[in-house]
Amino acid sequence: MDKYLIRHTEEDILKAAKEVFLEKGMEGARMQEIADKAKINKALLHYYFRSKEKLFRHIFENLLRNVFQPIKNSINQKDDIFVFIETFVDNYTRVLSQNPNLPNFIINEINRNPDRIRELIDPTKLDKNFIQHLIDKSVKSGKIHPVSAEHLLIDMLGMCVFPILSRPIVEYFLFENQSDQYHNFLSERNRHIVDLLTRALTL
Amino acid sequence: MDKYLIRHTEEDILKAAKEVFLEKGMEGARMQEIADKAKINKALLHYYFRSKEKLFRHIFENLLRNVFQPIKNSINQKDDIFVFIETFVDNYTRVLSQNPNLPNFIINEINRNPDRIRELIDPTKLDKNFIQHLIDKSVKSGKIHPVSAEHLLIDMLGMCVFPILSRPIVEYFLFENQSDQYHNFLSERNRHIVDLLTRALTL
DNA sequence: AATTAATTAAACCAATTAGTTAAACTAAAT
DNA sequence: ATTTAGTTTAACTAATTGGTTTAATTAATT
Repeated sequence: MDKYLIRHTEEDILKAAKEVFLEKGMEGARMQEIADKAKINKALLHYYFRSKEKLFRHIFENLLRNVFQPIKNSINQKDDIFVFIETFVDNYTRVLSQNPNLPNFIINEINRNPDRIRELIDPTKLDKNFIQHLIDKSVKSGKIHPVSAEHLLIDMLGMCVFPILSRPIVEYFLFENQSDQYHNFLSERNRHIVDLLTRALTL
Repeated sequence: MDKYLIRHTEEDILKAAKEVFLEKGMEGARMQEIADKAKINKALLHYYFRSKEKLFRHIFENLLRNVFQPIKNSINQKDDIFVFIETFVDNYTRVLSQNPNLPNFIINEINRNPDRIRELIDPTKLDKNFIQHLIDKSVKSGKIHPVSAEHLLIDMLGMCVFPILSRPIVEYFLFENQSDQYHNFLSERNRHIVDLLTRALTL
């Protein structure tokens, strides 16, 4: 008998809120939809998280870490620029394939309220100087063309993120809405990006 | 004496609506804000464009052309892959610098209502086969590495669009919110992208 | 001068939605 | 057995917003 049933209301709410916020953004999300998805009612939702704003911040701050952590992970303890690029691109494409709504969500919310970005200075501060040193070292030893760390970072991010961000457009214009073709394209993508950058950098 | 003053109410509305829709999107835009910006009142706004939806479609369809036209222009009448790349990247970075809100707007609206993309099939149908032929020709004559037209297109778009799309993030993490540094970075960008792709493709 | 079109002001309607409240109920803890 | 925390139902408030209406005003057309 289910005399003692285990509840996970708070988790259920967070899971539901994450899904709804990721899909609709802060303004598009509806508290009623979150409550429905968590299979509770609106009153209880407010009982746990007093306001939409408080719930949103909770979700948002957690998600932000997911975006910037893989970048940090790629930077630490790598001492070769090609290893760094491969690690970065692989980490990033993996994170993105698991959270395809994340980039659009982050971009929208930060555009809507750019100040919010300052809340996470330290936790994810990425050391672009470290990358620049990696580059400079390889340039000096005559292995690669010179390039600025900023451009290289944006190149990698742009090539990884863009096809996710613009999926409906890409799927429609490039693959006649055949999602299997789109997914196949995505699965080739990290290999393609790493190869492209390798050839572009190698002297 | 200003006995006969010239009115351009319709243009004023369209200009105001374009600005507001680009900045806030369909859902975020407020009819009152559009009316205020056009210096008329809400009643007159509805007198010209019966509903928000009708006004939005008017603006949206015009804007879409701005995004896809430069791609088409780059494709026509080019018979060298490097000329194509340079034209494409130059055209695109120019369009973007003039309309920095455009990519985010398009991506959001198409995600919100993917069916709308079908409204503009023919007008902007881009011939990826043409690009593939350009590539194949250069591959056969031993000038470049093989690459798929799809990957190359997304590479160019991603590298051009991403720094615009994620301006607040880039400006903050890479340039400590110094917009002059950000703009300087942007101005180097098309040169950088063309050089990178050229080196990556050249055998 | 008289008619028509463009414009304003202000009140209003209906729908949506975040958030509240109060009363009742149920499961868990003591 | 009683208290406490968790949960539901349902009605409600207040604010926002797209859209309408009506009457009055101003400009353009004839």
